[in-house]
Amino acid sequence: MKVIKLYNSKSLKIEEFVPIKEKEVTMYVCGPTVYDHIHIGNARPLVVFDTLKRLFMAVGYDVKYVSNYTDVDDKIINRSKSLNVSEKELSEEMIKAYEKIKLALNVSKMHKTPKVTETMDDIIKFIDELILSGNAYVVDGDVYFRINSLSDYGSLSHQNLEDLKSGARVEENSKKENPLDFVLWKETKTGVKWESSYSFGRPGWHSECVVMIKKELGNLIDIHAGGSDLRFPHHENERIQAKALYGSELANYWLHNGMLTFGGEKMSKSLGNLISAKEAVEKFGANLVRWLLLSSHYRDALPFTDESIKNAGSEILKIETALKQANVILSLNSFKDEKIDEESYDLFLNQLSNDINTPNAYTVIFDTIKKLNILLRNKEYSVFEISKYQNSILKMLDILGIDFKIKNLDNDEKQLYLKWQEFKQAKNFKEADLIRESLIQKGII
RNA sequence: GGUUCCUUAGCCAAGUGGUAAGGCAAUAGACUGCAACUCUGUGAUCAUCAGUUCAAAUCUGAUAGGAACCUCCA
Repeated sequence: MKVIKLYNSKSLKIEEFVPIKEKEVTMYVCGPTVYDHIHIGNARPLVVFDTLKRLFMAVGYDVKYVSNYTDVDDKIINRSKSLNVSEKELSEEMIKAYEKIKLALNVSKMHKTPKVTETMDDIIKFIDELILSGNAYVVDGDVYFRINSLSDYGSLSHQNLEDLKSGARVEENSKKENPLDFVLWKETKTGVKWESSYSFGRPGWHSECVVMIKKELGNLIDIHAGGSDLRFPHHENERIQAKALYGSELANYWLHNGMLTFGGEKMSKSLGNLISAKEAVEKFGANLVRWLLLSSHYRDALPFTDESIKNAGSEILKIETALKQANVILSLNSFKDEKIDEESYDLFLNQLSNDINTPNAYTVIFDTIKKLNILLRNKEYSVFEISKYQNSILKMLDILGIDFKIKNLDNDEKQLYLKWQEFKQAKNFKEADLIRESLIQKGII
């Protein structure tokens, strides 16, 4: 099986991926807190890690990909209040919207998408165990994790406790033993709450992911991924809870994608400099959005600008044009063959296998497109060769999740195309141009 | 202040020790009934300075600028 290398945020090195179980990958990506529509930056991990999943599958792995919905949170409570709807109504609506975006962006079906509200029993049980084992403590109905109970808190985000302390905000009258201790359970007066032995309340957001991972995939998974802004405290806190209870790591590989920038800054809800994913997909098309999101290395910041959108649009058009032209020729010749150009496809896989190097993978696609274009211009073309390259390109695009939905021409369409050629030959350009317009409208050329 | 990381042609972006991939835009040309498409040609010594080395964009140090995180955020 092809070796896949991934940059591990924990070791800060590129490592060869070795699965826990042969030929299987378990991966978990932190999902959205469903209090509002996601913006285009939120779509980056969705697209990047879906592409990784597709790569794993292409080289022969069975992938179990899980992503959660955080449907219990202060932000949900606050927003539902201001909108005068119930928390459930709001979160359900946002989940629906998110599912739509996933579909639109051609994100492949996930193994499981658990919700916090449906995992509450396990979360409470999990917190109970942390208390029993001395890793957490109860104060006035709240539960905190005791970070001092383990020695390597901070090892995922590479920070030492002293530095963190100096950066931590000094909380007056804190109930915590240590300002860096984090909340596992919070007593609440407003909003949905659950009964536990400590109080009526809600869980903190760092526990839910660990519990859902355990429930859906097991104590230890291969890959845990998410945005780089989740590295600390969220992933650090997830890891330490697992370590406290299982005595082992939570994940073997930690992957973090870079932020989408807008005017030089991270696109975020708090800064208000955002474009919703829905708007972007509607305006630019899913293929363009996906292509753009994969156009730079996933760990780097990616500028989202008018120019980068235009750039991606030109590139997408170039690819689509070549595929359409190939499709016309193959359809007219009724040629159908599954063979691909192994050389380019293998090169492509090699690039992606090197820590998801999509920019280099793009280069392979452009190279193959050029070869195809040269074939298409040749009057003595070989349908076999054209088909080979077309298949190869389609297969590469499929791993990137790009789908042009190009269909073979039916008989009417073939006739129309041939008529266009006839009129051109007869120098009847008026008729020819009319047909050309219609062919363009049908998306044939 | 701390941690992690970034700075390559107008723009996007690879390359991590042997003398700068690719794409977009621009421009010149070929093709073409016209347009589009396509193909060919044309551009950077890699933020700055110093060091290590036979050799550095690539390693080391410093400087400048920028980002994420340390507080809810993909």
